[in-house]
Amino acid sequence: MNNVEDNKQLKLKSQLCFPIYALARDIVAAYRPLLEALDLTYPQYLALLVLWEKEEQSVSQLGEQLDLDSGTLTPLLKRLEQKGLVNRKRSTTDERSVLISLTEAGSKLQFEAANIPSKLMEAMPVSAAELKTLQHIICKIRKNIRKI
Amino acid sequence: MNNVEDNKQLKLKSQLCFPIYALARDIVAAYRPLLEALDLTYPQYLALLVLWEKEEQSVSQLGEQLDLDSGTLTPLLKRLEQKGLVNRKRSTTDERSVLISLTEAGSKLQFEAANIPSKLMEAMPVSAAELKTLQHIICKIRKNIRKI
DNA sequence: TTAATTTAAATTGTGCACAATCTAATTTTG
DNA sequence: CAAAATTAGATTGTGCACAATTTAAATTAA
Repeated sequence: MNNVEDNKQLKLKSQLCFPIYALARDIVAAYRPLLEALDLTYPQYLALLVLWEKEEQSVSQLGEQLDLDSGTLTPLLKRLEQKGLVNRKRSTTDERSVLISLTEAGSKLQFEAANIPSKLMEAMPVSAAELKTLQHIICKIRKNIRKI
Repeated sequence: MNNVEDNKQLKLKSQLCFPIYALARDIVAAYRPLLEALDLTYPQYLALLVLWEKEEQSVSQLGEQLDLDSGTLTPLLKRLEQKGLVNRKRSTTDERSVLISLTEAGSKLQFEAANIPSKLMEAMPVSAAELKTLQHIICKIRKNIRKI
């Protein structure tokens, strides 16, 4: 007779989601030594990536690209401001929004970050084809994951 | 002439790691409504998964399987203790280690959790074959990701 | 044009993650 | 054996994530 204790689906090893959750932490850990040299955390680095593409954006524009809300971004951006990497000022045309812009230092930091992506990829032990497959499947899940 | 601003590798869209990081958050978000019914967070659910397989384990044994250290597990397990789902007691044979065991309530909770894996899989919009591929690539990365 | 609604950030509170440090128990070594 | 080294867990401090609420500004509707 099967009972719930034999439910294979409730075993950690048979979970798909645990490896994804653990991999995300592994990746942040792989970035850490590279980013420490720039005194950045991984989420801070992501915010800068977005700003290096377009150097002035509102908090909500950043949030849209990073899938993060103001509860996460406001303190993160204040820390980047403390480090002198970004400026925060209210928009004059819409006083509700706060515009984040790169400082000179924040802009220049991208030269130091230039080699991070390739260094990180060296640490990722998979072929280009596998990476592409991985990317494709993840995008598909992210696009369609059902909001329960 | 290329300059660093044209460095495609420094664009968010060309990052492999961002989707993984974002997917991990999407997955936790997908679990949330299912776990809220059991008054559990996703990491707490993972800890219980491990305990449902073997109902008494040391903190370090849990940490090994979940890839988490005592800094994360100690408070998490105290919260599970508060909810009456686990007991914590020092081992008599080695006073350094703390044994975590399921209470009656903690053990019974697995009946309520029995349908979570299948419900979650319904929310994951990918074929079984793609899941298998995903699992394979992720395991490979996790096994070999280089400690820089 | 005022009242109601919506929107953008900020704030508050909870719960991870994880580095670094500390304490106490155990094991290893000289 | 005693001193040194190792191990297990707890603690401290920082930084996300995110739900829920608040405040103020802007938009819409009556």
